[in-house]
Amino acid sequence: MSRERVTVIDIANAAGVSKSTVSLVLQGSSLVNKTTRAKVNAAMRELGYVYNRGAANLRQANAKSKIVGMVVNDLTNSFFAELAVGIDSVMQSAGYVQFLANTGENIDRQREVIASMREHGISGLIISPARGTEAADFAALANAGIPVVMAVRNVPGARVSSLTSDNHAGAAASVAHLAKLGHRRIAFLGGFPDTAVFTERFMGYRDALIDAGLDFDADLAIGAAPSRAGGVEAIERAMRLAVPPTAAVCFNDAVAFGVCDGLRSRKIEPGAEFAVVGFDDVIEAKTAVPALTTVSVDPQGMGRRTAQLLLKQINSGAAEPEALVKSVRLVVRQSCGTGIQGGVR
Amino acid sequence: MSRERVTVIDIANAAGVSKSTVSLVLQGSSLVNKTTRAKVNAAMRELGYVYNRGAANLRQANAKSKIVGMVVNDLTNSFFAELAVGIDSVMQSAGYVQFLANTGENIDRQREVIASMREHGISGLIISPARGTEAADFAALANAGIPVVMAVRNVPGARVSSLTSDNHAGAAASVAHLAKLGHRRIAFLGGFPDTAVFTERFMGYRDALIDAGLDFDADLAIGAAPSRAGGVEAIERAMRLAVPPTAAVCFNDAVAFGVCDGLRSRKIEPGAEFAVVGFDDVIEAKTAVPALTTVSVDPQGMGRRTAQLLLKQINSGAAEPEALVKSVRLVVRQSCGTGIQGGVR
DNA sequence: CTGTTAGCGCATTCAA
DNA sequence: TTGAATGCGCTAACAG
Repeated sequence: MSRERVTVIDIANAAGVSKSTVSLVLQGSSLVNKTTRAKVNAAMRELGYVYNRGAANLRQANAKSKIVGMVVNDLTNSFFAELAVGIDSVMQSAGYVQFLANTGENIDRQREVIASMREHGISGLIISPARGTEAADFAALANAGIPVVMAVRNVPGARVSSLTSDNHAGAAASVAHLAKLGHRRIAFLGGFPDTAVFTERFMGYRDALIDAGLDFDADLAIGAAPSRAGGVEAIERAMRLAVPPTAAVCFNDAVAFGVCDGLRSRKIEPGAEFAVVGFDDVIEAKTAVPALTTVSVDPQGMGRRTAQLLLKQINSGAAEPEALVKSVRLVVRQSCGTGIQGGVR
Repeated sequence: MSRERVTVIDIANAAGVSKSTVSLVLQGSSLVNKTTRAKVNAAMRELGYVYNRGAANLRQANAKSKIVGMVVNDLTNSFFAELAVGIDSVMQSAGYVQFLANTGENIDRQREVIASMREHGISGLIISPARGTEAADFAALANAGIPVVMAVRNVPGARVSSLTSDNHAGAAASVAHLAKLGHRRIAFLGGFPDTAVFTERFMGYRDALIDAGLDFDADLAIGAAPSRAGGVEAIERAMRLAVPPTAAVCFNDAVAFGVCDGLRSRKIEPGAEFAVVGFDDVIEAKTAVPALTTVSVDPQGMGRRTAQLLLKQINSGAAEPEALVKSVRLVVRQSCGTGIQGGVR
C-alpha cells in the first residue's frame, strides 16, 4: 500500500489546529498548550506521520543537514571497516546519519560519490582518500564551507584537516623495543616504497637504528608484497644473508604472519628465537599471534576521534581552521590472545 | 568561506535566461538551444552550482529519492563488510547513495536508525537484522510502501523480501564430501544452538549423515564458542572420545582454525590425517588455510544480489510482492592459497 | 498560546 | 524555444 505522504497539514486538520502549531510541537517548543500538544501527538501517531527532514532543511536559511559523508578506499580491509564503525558510533550518538561509499582505490568513483554526496546535502565529509587523490579534489567542498577531514591517509597539498597515525613513532618504538632486548641485526621486511605509509615506517626504523647506535644495513631492508606470501618471501631472503638478522620489524601484520610461517618452516620458533614486530593493519584487534609483538593503532578509536573532529568543525561554523592533527594511540605490546574472535553471522 | 548557496536563479541571471530554461538544461532536455545550453553550463561552472536533490525531490509528487538505507548488525565482522561492499558496488552504479548504520546487535539503535533514515527519505532498505528484531519493526516501512530486503539473517514473521544463504545445503555438501573420502565418524564442532544459522547447518549435517547411510552420534556434535579458542576446545573434547572422529564439519572458519591448532598440538596434520571443513564466515575470501576445505558463500556476490533485488522492488513500484529468495553461491572447494591477502592502509 | 502569511530550491504546467 | 506562475513540506516571522 503506497500510502500518500502524511504532512503537517494532515495532522493539523486531524488535531483541529494549524500547521504552525504542529510545527511548534515538532520542535518541542514550550509555547504550546499541554493538551494541544497531546492531541497533536496522538494525531501524528494515528496517521503514521514521519518528519520530512529534507523539506525542513530546505526551509531553513543555511542549516546543517545532519548528514555526513564517508568515503573509504577499501572497506574490505578490516582496518577501514573498524574505522567506519568507530565513526558510525559517534555520528549516531550525535544524531547524524552517514552516507558510505567505497571507492576501491578508484579515483573516478571517488569524484562521483563526492559530487553525489554534495548534491544530497552533506554537511561534512570524512574521507580516506584513494591513491592519486589530489588537493584539488577537495577545493569545491572547501570553497562551499563544507568541512572535510582525511583519515588514515593524507594528501599533501590539501588544506583540510587530517587524522593520521604516527607511523614513524611506531616503527621507531619497535626498533627501540628490539634493541633493548639485545638485538643488533634488525631487519625491515615487506611493503613497497611507493606509499607514504611505507616511507614513514621505514624512516622511523632507520632513524631509530641510528638513535640506538646501530648501523643501518641496506641489505636488511627487504621489500616484498604486503601480504603473508610476501612475508614468507622476505624472511627467506633475509635468512640467506651472510649475516642474517635476529629480529624484524614488519611492514604490517600480514607480513609478520608470513615471516612466522617462514621461520617455522626453518624450524625457528618466532618470538623465542627470532623477534618479530608488525603493525596491526590487516587483522588488527581481531587476531593476535602468540609471542608476536604488534604495534597497534586501534582503528575504532581512530574513527571516533575522526568523527569528533569533523563534528567540531561542523559546529564551529568556520570550517576554515584546518587543524592538521597527527598521531593516535599507538602502543607496543606483547600479544597473547588466541586470535580470531568468533564473529557470528 | 561559507559561500551563499548558488541556486538556479543565480545561474539564470548570470546566463541571461530564466530559471525554467536552466531547469531544462539540468534535465538534459533537447528543447533548448545549443548555444543557450552552453552559456548555462558555463555559468554553472563559474558560479560553482550544485544541484539540490532534496529540493528537486520535494517538488516531484512521489518521486523515489535515489537514497537507500543499509543497516548491518556487525560491520566489524568482515563477512558483513564484504556484503556492504557488494551492495555499495551496485548501488553506486545505479546512481544511488546509501546510508550506512551499524547496530552492533543493539535493537534500540536499530529502531532509531531506521526511523532516522525514513525521515531522511530513503526509498528502500537493506538490513541484516540485529538479534531480537521483530516483524513489527518493518511494519511502518512496509505500510509506507518502502521496500525492505533482509540479508543473511531472516526474521520469521516479517512480510519482506530476504536473501539468505543455504546453510543446510552447505553443511550437507560438506558431509557428503567427507563421506565420499571414506570418513565414517564425522563430527560437528563449534557454535551454539541459539541461532537459526546454527540450526540450519546442524540439521544439514544431520540429514546428510543419514543420507550417506551413517549413524548420527550425539557425542560427535560438540558445541563451543564460534571462535578459534572454541575450536581448540571442541577438538580436544572430540579426541578424548572412546572412538574419536576422523573428520569434522566446523560451524565456521574460526572454529576450523582452532581445530587445526588443536590437531597440530597433538601432532596430527589437518587435511592429511584428519579432514576439516568449515564455513567461510569470519575470514572468508581473504584467508585460506592450506589443506582446509571450506564452504564459501561469497559475501560480495551476495551483497550484489541483495542490492539488485532491492532495486527491482523499488522500480517495480509495487513493493508488495515479497519474494522470499533463498540460497546463493555456495561451493565446497579445496583451498590452497597462502592466506591473508595484504590489505594496505 | 495559536493562526496567517511568505518563501526555501526546484520542476512542472501553461502561455507567449 | 523561453518566461510566468504554482506548489512540494516545512519553518519563520508576525499578528491575533
